[in-house]
Order: sequence, then structure tokens, then C-alpha cells
Amino acid sequence: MNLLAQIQERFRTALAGLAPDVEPFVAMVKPAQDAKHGDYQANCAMSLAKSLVKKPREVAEQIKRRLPLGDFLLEPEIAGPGFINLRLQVNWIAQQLREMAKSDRLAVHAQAAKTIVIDFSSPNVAKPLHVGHLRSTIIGDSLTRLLRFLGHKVITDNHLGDWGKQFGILLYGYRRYVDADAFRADPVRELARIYVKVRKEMKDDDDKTPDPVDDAARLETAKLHAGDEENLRLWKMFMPFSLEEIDKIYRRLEVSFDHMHGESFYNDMLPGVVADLLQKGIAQRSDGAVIISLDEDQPPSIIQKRDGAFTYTTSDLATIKYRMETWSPDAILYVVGVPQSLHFKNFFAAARHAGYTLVDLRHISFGSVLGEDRRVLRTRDGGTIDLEKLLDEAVEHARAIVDENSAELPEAERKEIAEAVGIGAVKYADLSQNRNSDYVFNWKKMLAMDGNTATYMQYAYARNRSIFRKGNVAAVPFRTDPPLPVLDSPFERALALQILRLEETLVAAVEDYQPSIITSYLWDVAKSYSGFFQNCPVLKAETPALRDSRLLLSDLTARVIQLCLGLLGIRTVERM
RNA sequence: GUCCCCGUAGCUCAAUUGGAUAGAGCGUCGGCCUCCGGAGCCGAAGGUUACAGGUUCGACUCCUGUCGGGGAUACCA
Repeated sequence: MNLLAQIQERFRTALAGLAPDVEPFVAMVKPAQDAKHGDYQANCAMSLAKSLVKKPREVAEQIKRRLPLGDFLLEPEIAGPGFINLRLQVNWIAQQLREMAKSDRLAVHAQAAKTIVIDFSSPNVAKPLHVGHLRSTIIGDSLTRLLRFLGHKVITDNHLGDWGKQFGILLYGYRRYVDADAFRADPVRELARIYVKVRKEMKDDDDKTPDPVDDAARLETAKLHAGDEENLRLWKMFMPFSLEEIDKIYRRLEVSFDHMHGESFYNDMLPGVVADLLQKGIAQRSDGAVIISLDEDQPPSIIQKRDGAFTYTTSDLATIKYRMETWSPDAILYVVGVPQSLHFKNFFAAARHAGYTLVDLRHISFGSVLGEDRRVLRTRDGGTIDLEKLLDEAVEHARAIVDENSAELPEAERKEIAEAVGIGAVKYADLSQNRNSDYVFNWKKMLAMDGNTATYMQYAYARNRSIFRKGNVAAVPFRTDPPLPVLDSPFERALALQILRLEETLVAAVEDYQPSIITSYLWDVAKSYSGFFQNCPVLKAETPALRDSRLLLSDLTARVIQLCLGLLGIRTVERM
């Protein structure tokens, strides 16, 4: 049940005829920012007053008179320059809660189903994953879960960097430095050692003086692309080890992909793509290169360089061609860092020129992870944080606290709790950030377990479940035949309202592709629940009816928390 | 050079896209366990939203300029 949408629908009626297009004004109905202004507020009277040449408060009165209240809204109040403050009828809230309780998806509607390809994580194979890879991976995973929950068909595709220069580096290093015994014992570790060793021999990117190691690595890459047998053999040998390395992290993060079509997958298609675009007249030869000329003032997009090599735009065009032919999606989402904005702008323009005009191409960008010095963490600087190490550390830290607080629990359960809490903390710390903002990496914050963290939500959930255990109460009846809740106290009412905001929150989150909207909602729910928990005894409620009502509120809270955490890829635990 | 992003409490971040007295967490200080889990709760201090103008009923948000930081800029993607 989308509360906001229902209120807006009433305003659509009330505003009809007051403006040529009422939608912008309907959109000015939103949750009240301060509870003392009611539950929701409409800010449209002020801006409407201008075109109607009336006083804002008069317009507000007019809207108020035309607003169908029914058994849904209380008489609105007009305040300040012309705000219309809205309050919901408590009986209506109670009835909606009961409907939510009966639904196995908490009465969240499915949206009109779209087919969406989502391209995320996309690490460079053969390099150790670091904390920077976390963002694409878990933002993409969370959006996947959210879109699927809302009824969309989502195809996840990990566009691995499995064909690039890092293999040239590895090929060069392997021949010179491999320790055969070490490689046999632990190939991944040995390859990582080789990679780092060669990297250290190379000069900085901004150092333009000749770099023989860099040139040698480049040559190995070129040989690989040209089909050199020995390099190809080694590439095929390295790949499974490298894949296993990143797969280990994915298993731990509980992230999975429908497809892992890396760059190498598209290599054979590149000449065909260029030929095809030339033949259709979309691309032209220019000065020895092949380009797609874009409108506006943009420079052309080069799809084949003068030396015959292809660019990443070519590779991206091959990818889109494959995806369109294979899945014909309505949208393709690229969860890639903000530094690549310009590339995507140009690539999308080129794709439209190439005829992909109907598919919704979207760069879901995210900010960089910065070091304490506010500069982007880079592998080269040695300042980066190894992802596996981060996860280990988080789980260890959680484990220490579990052992301290819940020593009575069996070993296996404590281990499981530590994993859920530790991984959850790391994911939440990242997802609760506005996607587009850069953030400064901070161990303490990543591992934090108090304040606005996953642990806090997991704890609220566990405490909640504990009530049912303690009272020896089964939750099921509250889902099959729930009572009509009593919402007499402000704490009960506030919690109920938060619970009802579930669907509008998920819709807002998916519209902006913004998981942090879910985390702020969770925080609001948890705070409301705290107030309720503190002030409204459940098991010791004054009457059996009140006890049932509060059990229902508790159960709904638990389900909302579990659902939302689940959409972020974070587990709940029954005890912790 | 050109383009993009950012500058908000001591620190890390929000602010529902122009709304009412700019909010959280951490940290600091002070309270709360005869009471369903203290990984918790309640309270306090802390702000010229980098700066200067402008737009309007109203600006952290939009426009112009200045200062400071970061990033991108056809041969890694």
C-alpha cells in the first residue's frame, strides 16, 4: 500500500483545473518534515497562488475544500504562508496495518514488470579486490534485490575486466618471477605476489619517461589479443584461479550473477561491430580512424583507432548489441564509479546514434572511496584496503562482541551471528551513504556496531523476536488472522505510520536507484520501535486485546526490518 | 585549457530535489538496569551551510563571480 501515492491521488482530484498540468503540484505533497506539522504536508498552494493571482492561503483553503477526505484524512490545517498539513485517521491506519500483516509481501504492490540488465561489480580479474570494488558490488546487488522484489525481471551480468593490461603484467611477471612450488601450492597468492612485484617495478602513471617494464607488459597484452598461443594458454590457465579468488568474496558477500560475460567474451565481435556500423552509415572513416560523430559540441566517439585497435566504446557497443539481441531489455543499468561519467555520456550518445534509442541506458554512478588524505584510494599507493581483509576484520570484531555478550550460545550459532553482523556492518556502512558522494574510508566506522548501523537494526530485530520467545507466542496467527491494532498512544501511532511507509519508501528508492533511502527509512522505523519498546509493554500489556495489538505491531516491525535488510543483502538473526 | 563533482557541528555524513526552527551517528558532558535483551534509552553542548552578490513569499538547494579541494579529458575500462 503506497500511502504517499494515495494522498497524492486525492490531491490530483482537488487540484484538477487549477493548472494546465497539475502533476508538479501533486508532487509537492510529501511526508511532513516535522511531526508537529502532521503526517504529510502539501506545499503546492504557495506556488500555485502566483499563476492564479490569489493569496496563497486562499488557494490553500480552496484546495482544502475540494480535497476528498473520506475515512482517510482528518480535516487539514492551513499553516504559515499556505502549507496544508495533513493527518491520517487512526482507524484507517489500523485497518491498513491489518492488511499488511495478512500479505506475505507486506502489501507492497508489484510494479509493471520490466526486463532490466544490470551490469555491476566488474572487477579486473587478476588483481586483488579492494575496498573500492565493494561499492559497485553491493549497490548493484541491492538494486537487483529491490527491482526483483518490485516485480521486475532482472538479469545480472558481471562485465569482468578479464582481457586487459593486468594480464600483460601477469604474463610478463610469470615468466620471470614465478616460484613453481608456491604456484602449485597456492596459485592465487602467487599470482597476486607476481602482480604486485611487477607493479612496483613500473613507473607512476603521470611519469611520462620511458618505462621498459610497462612497454613489455603492453607487448604481452597485444600478443594475447593477437592470439599468441603461449599467452593464450597461460591466460586460460590463470583465469580459473583468478575467478576463484573473486568468487570467494562473492560467496561471502552472498552476491551472485546470472552471467559473467567479461571483455574477452566480446573480443571476436569487435571487428564485426565496426564493419556493421560502417555499412549502415552510422560510423565513418576519418583520418584513418573509424568514428561515430555525435551532435552537440562533443568530439566524435572513436570506435577504431588509426592503428587498428579498438577502444572501450567499441567493446561497450558490442556488449549492448549482444544484450539487446539476447534479452531485449527495457533498461540497462551500469553501476560504475562517477569518474567514468564522461565515458558513459559519450558511449550512450554513440549507442543512440547506432540505433539503440528505445532502451533506457543509465549510468548508476557512485562516489569514490577516499583515504584519510581525501585522495582516492589506489592500489599503487599501497594505501588501499584489501577487501577480504576488511571482511575478515569485520567478522572478527563482531565475533569478539558476540563472545562477550552471548557466551551462552552454541559455538556454531555464534559463528553465524558474527558473520551476519560483521558483513552486515560493512555493507550497511557503504549502502547508507548517498551513492553519489565520495566518502572517507574509516575502519572504525566500517566496523561500528552502534548508532545507525546494520547491527542496530539486527539488534532491534533480535530483541523483537525475543519477546515472542519469552512469551511463548507464535507469530503465525498475527499473519493469518491479525487483530485490528489499537493505536492510542503516540508511540504506537508513530510506529504504525512508519510501518505503513514501507511501499512509498521502496518506490522512492528504486526511482533514484538509491539504497540509502532504505537505510534512512530503517533508521526511522527502528527509532519509532525504540520509543514503542520503551513505553508500551507488550507481554505485560493491560488487557489481552492490547497485548495482541502490540504483538502485531512488533511482528510487523520485525518483518519490515527483515525485508528491508534483505533488500540490502543483509541477514537478520533470531538471537545475538 | 575545457568539462564535471564537492566545500554543512570537533570528525564522518544527511537534508524526501525550492519549504516551516539545517538533522543524524561518532566523539564530549550529564542522567537511566526490581521493569519484554544496556549491541539499548533519555538529555545537553556544538552552525554566518567556504566567501560575495542575485533570483522570490521562502535558498544548503537555483543563477553569477571569487577562493579552496577532487576527478575526467580519444590508445586500461
